[in-house]
Amino acid sequence: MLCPPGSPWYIAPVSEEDPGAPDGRAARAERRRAQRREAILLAAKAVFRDKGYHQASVHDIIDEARIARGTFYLYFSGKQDLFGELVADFLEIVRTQVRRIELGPDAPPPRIQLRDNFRRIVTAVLEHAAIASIILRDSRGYDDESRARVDSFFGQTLQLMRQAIQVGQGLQLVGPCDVNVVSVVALGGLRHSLVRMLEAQAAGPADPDGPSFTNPEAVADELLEFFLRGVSVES
Amino acid sequence: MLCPPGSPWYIAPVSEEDPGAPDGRAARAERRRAQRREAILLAAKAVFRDKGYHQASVHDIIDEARIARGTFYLYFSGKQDLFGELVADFLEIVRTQVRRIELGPDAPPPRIQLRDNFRRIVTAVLEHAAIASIILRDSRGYDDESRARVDSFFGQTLQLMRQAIQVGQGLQLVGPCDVNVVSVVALGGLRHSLVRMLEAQAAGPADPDGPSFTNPEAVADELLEFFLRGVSVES
Amino acid sequence: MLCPPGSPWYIAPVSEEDPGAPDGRAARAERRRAQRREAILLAAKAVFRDKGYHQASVHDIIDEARIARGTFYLYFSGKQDLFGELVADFLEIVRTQVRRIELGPDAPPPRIQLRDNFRRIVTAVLEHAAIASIILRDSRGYDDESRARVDSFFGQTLQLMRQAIQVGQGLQLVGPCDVNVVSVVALGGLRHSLVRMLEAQAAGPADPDGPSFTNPEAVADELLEFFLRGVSVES
Amino acid sequence: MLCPPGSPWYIAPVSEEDPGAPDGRAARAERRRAQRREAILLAAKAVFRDKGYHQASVHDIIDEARIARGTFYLYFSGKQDLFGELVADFLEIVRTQVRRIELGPDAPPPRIQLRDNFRRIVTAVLEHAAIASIILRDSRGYDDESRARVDSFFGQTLQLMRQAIQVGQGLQLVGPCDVNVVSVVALGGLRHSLVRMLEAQAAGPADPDGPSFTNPEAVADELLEFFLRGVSVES
DNA sequence: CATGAATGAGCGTTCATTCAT
DNA sequence: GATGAATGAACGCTCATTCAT
Repeated sequence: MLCPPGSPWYIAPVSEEDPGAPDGRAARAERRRAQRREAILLAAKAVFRDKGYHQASVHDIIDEARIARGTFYLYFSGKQDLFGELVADFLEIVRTQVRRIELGPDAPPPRIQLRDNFRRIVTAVLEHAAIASIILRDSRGYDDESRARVDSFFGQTLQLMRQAIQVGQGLQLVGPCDVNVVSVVALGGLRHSLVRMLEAQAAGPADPDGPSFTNPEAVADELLEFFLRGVSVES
Repeated sequence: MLCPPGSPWYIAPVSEEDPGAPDGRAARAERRRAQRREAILLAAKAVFRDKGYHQASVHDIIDEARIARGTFYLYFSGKQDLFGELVADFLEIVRTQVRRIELGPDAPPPRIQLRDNFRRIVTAVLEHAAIASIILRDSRGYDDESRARVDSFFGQTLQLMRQAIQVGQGLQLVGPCDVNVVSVVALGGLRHSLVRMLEAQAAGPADPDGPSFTNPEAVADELLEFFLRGVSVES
Repeated sequence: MLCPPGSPWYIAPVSEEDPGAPDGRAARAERRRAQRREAILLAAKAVFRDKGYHQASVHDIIDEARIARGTFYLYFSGKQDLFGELVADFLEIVRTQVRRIELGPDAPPPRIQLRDNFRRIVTAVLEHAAIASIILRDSRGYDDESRARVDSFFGQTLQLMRQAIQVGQGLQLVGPCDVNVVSVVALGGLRHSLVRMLEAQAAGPADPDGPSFTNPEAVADELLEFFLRGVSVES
Repeated sequence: MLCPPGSPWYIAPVSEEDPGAPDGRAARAERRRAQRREAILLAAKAVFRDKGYHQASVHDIIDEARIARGTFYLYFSGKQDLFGELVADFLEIVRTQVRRIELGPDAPPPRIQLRDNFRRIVTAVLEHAAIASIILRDSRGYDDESRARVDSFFGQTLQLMRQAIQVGQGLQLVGPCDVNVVSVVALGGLRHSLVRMLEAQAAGPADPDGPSFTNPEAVADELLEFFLRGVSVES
């Protein structure tokens, strides 16, 4: 007598690929594998956060992850590969926080959209503090591949900034300026604010500058205000 | 047979202190020593520029300087020490470019003084491109000592920025804002503009963004304008 | 006042290359360097002899040579490099033992010249037993470079054999035969005799086959006789 | 419904020892086991042929055999063990090709028997080219166990050669010579001819030396002729 | 002083083998 | 029986630093 699928007594028909048994041994193995991988990435993030890219050795990572030397190489082809993955993941996360500014009649005012972009970026960065600290602080101290990735990321972000300014100029919201320079300045300002916020988060309530950098939304708003109006008294 | 002082064959009498012969053997040795030291620093700068801090090895430096391995350690206690000195020199140079804003009746308008500070900084950085590239791009990828030095430098610079803003607020030139945030943003913006200018200088006339970053004074002016007024159309 | 050369007070004239002071510091350093290099080669030979190419590790060699890990790499770029040198040296030594057969009226009979070639080869191989053991026994168990070198050597040697046979045929001293086959057989026979002699030399007087392989010249003569007449009773 | 023993559908009753059902489940398992074993040996041969003993890794073998890592160790205790088996199999095959020279009145002439021995050996070696290439070329580049086996094989073969020569001498067919030397030379010559034939077989019709080594029987005959008469013109 | 040969701790990586599933 | 993830000893090699000359 055959038991129906779903019954605990059901015996799945033997097949090469066995797509009908998603909870089978293979699937569990797959899950375990993914978990292990995540555990290594987690350990590596902690090590990179504490020591930086160059000071961190594979030895440190496997110690932190409590695995054998060889195990590391089952999951990653080397330190570069692992770091490259962390970088790619992080950059992708940040990239997806940026929404294109909508100009339709039903869309929120551009200023609000811009502010929300800032807010989302700040929040995302703070949520991935370990890897963000490294990437935002040191743009170049990596292997060639990771450097290229980071450079490319900042290049694209810069491009977005430039476009935003040019659109603003078209809408008569932004005055005449050197787009190249202003976009670089703005990106640099944003970047350092993020670094500072990461430090504030790490320092906890004992931050010497008080609560300035502990409220992500407030910083985002202050940033936007500064970019739009500068520091001069309103005329 | 004794040769007179000044002759290349002159042999200075041995003495413990030799205060009476300031141009004698000791002084010449001192001068030679200083020259040698400078030569090593020069070679090291070139190597660091080409390879970055971590990729540069002592081997590269002594090759560039055409000295023996051991000689290097007669002048520096190691790669860290040498790099620390380069960092300190550079930071000192930049620091001296910043003049306090004078408020007397005969002083130029604060805005002009500020602009001149920017201009001087930009010029100084471009003149020390090799070491500036490393320090401005990567704040952390060094040994502990150099990191501390760089951190301290940026901390002091930030303090200067803060003071400037607060003074401006006292003079009713600067509107209300979070001083901590604005100073960080401004410093970050300045820093990245400098990085971009260094790249433009290295790229030469083939720079993809055109002449935006090739004229130090123009960039300094644009920076100041942006800091003061932001990008909004003037109201 | 100048002191004569040889005096402990003699000051050698300064010169860039100093070719007039062959016993100077540089020359002594050079000699020491060469000695050290030889010592490492010697140690390596012993290790290769005892363990074979693949079983021998750099660790074994530096242990045998009583040097530090790094020192090894001052003299050789790696295990392959060192082994390649041993191989090249050995092959060159063997190559130079082979003299072209002279046919002039004053030249010794070809058979004698051939015998002397054999004798010289045998002697040379026995003098370099360590490396010869490896190369003669295993033609292929190396890295690509060394394999190519050894293959090329045997190829050239084979070519010499072929030519010798063809010359002999032209002189009516050698009968009709497949030159390709006979040269390969002869080379193989010679090679294995050499291996056997190396073993006899290593075994010392306790050799199970008695004195057959202990007298190089006798073996060379026996070889020649066999190559010329085979084992058949003379007809 | 039960099928009778012998039927492919027969299912043997389960029992601890099952001595009465030699074709039952245990036997099938045994057969499967043997097949699996053979498959691994086959895969290993291909890998050893392509990469040589040292370059071949267990990883390569299990990849080629399409089995899991652990499975390999169910059948062999390691790479050495597997290789040892290949060696033993090959040596046994070659050994059985050699027939004792019969001297009875009805036996073929000794020369013909000798020739046939050569022919059989050549044929067998060419049929097992993969493993033969490794064993014939490199007598020593293995682990201790395999080396001992190969050494022992060549020792025994040498002994056969010696006996054959001594028998020939007793029959007045072979002249006086140093049996030890001549047997070594002959074995070495044979061995290298075999290596050369393996190369010719691998090279296919594009062999640089033409057809000399492509006809096994011709080579065997040429070998015999050379061993018996040498290269001298017949006197 | 200047030299550069020598050092050895440390690196990233491989791979034969084991064992829980 | 079959699996393949996990293991860790061992590898070849680098490089900042020391020290006898």
